[in-house]
Amino acid sequence: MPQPSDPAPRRVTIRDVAARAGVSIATVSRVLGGTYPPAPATRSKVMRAVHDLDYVANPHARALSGAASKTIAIVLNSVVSPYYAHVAQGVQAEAARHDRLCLIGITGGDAARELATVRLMREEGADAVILVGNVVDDDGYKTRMAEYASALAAAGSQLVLCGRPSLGPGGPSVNVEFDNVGGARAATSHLLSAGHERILYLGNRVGYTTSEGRIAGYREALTAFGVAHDPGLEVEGTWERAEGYRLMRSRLRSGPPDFTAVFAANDQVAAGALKALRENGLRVPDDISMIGYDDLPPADDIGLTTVHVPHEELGRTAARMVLERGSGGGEHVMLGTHIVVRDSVRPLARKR
Amino acid sequence: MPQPSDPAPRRVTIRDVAARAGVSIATVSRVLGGTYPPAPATRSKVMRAVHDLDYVANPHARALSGAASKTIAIVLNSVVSPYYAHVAQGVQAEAARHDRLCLIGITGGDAARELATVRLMREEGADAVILVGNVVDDDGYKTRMAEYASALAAAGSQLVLCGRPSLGPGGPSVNVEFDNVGGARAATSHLLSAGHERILYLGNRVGYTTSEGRIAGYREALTAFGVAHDPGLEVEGTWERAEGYRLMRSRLRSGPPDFTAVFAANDQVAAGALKALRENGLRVPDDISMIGYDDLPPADDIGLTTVHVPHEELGRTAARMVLERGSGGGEHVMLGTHIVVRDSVRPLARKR
DNA sequence: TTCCATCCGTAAAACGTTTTAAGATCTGGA
DNA sequence: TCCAGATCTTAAAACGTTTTACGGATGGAA
Repeated sequence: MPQPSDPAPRRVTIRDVAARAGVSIATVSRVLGGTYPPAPATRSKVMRAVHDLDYVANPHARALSGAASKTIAIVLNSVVSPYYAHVAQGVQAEAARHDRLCLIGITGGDAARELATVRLMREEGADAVILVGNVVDDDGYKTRMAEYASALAAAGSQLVLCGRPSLGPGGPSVNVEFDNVGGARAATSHLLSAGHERILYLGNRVGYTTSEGRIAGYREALTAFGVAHDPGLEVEGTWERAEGYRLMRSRLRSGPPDFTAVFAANDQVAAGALKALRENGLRVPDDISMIGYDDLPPADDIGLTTVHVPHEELGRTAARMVLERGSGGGEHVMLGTHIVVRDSVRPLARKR
Repeated sequence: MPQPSDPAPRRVTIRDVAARAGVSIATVSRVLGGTYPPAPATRSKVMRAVHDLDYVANPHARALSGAASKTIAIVLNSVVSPYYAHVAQGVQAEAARHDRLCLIGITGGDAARELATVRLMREEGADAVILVGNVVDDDGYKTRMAEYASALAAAGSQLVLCGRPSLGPGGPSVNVEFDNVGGARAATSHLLSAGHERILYLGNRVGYTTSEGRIAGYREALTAFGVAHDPGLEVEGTWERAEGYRLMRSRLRSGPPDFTAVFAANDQVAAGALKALRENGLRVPDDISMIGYDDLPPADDIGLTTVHVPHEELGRTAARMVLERGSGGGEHVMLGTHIVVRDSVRPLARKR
């Protein structure tokens, strides 16, 4: 146990430990490193000294001399978004279990800052760099990621893509995703089964991979139920609450609703849309059914039926893959999603 | 500009830069360190070489040799709570502005883990360690904090307490707080002005400093308005949403409400209580008025009138105080709070 | 008893920087 | 012309660890 009362603890070096144990510093390092276990007697002498002196190795010296750095980096767009926060929580929890420190970098979704952050993390010597979240899968994306991956690999580190498209099987990165298509299909089917056929999809964020997956699921379900696909029901927009509000309000302004249900791209958008509906005298689920995606804090507050995404599990898995598995690379995990039924969907009384 | 295409960039050391510039490594270090500016000619030669080689100093070597480490640490109870997330966001933003990396440690509110994390951050050589949030101000607290502060000071670092009680004027730590008492007084006064006298205080978390501040403000306002203080209206509880729900539900079970307004200790509790009220056929604000505290995401979703706490500003200020001011210590800043009016308070029709 | 193999421990080099103390070059005044 | 002083540069030590290459015991076999 650490002594909480050491007043100004002059750094205890490995030299001190060696002196106290009556051995050389290399021996101490070996005992601590776990490699090549020396004579049990020596070992216990050293351990005792370590304990007595409450010695902790200097992480910088350790990193400098080329040892693994006990740090795992996570790069996010933002911490205030519950999506990222929960993933980060998972990573952090798993990292802590393995005595790893967590370095968090924030990019604001900007590719240049992402690059800078990844470089920084490499300099810092992180065991692995976990890149989280939604991104535009344009021409440059895969190239950029492959560059990150090889730069990190060259530095003895590793790239993990979390909730982002993989670089393909056998690619240079570890990959953890969740099932956007399946979840969206399930959500849409849920509405269709309740008799809804005019389903407004709110928040089609063209190009962004997560969004593409969700809308694909939406379309698949429509097809499976033999319902005609009306492009006019797919509304483009970003994924903030305010956007959901704006979109729904302007939609309602142009006339009475031409839909009986709403599938919001995420819970925040759903929350915004809900507010706009209420302001227009429409009640959920009495007048309009609504379903969201993510199952993050706003969802429970507003009684929203939604698709549960295991965010924390996502982070934990990402961390576990690099900490427990060998640094194989090319691994790929897809986590499942499922519907959480609350109180925002009601069967359509009669078909039109 | 970094070259995004370097395939496996063997580390560029300061030695390489020195060689290319035709000077010694010490000169390079000086030029980069900004101290003691050498001859302009030398300076530009070095800068050119640095640019050509795209050199970045190894942070570990830098830290090892005793320089400031360009890292600022933040210690939180949790990242998923919006409260902490917003503060972290502020710290991170300010740190990025100063080219600082952000190290985040999570304690789960456990004192032992807090100790361990602070030690770790000290080992890591952080410029400053920012401790955020609610805590029990028991006998040990000030002692513990003073120990952290001196241990950090001995390592050339600095302790910042953010939203926690100060160690007293001239103490060894920098301190940033926000006005819990004032905000609670304003909120309560807002209800009192609307004619409410029976105000239920929900979430009195005895011992926790933030909570103590808020309930003190509540009592002060009652006194100022000459309204008798009924201890039966102060309900103990934690600060989660589920707790708010539970407390309100059990309160309503024991009979019709003996209050006309609710002051929830924070927005999450308010959200929970709101749900319980609704389930019991009571409408906000028609039947019961409600006010919260924090102005974090749930508040806007549910149209809650609440007290705005400048969380991000709190984090930014904390970071700025250590990054811009000299490392004076003993500084203390109190940020203001103010009411945000939404739609959860209505004047009481007639006095009883 | 002598020699060889086997372990275990140690000294020393390396990691990449900062910084101190000292060396080299130059300017200007006597 | 020479020297004091100022100015700029450099060599070398230090930071705390890991690790490679080596030396010294220790034990068993011949």
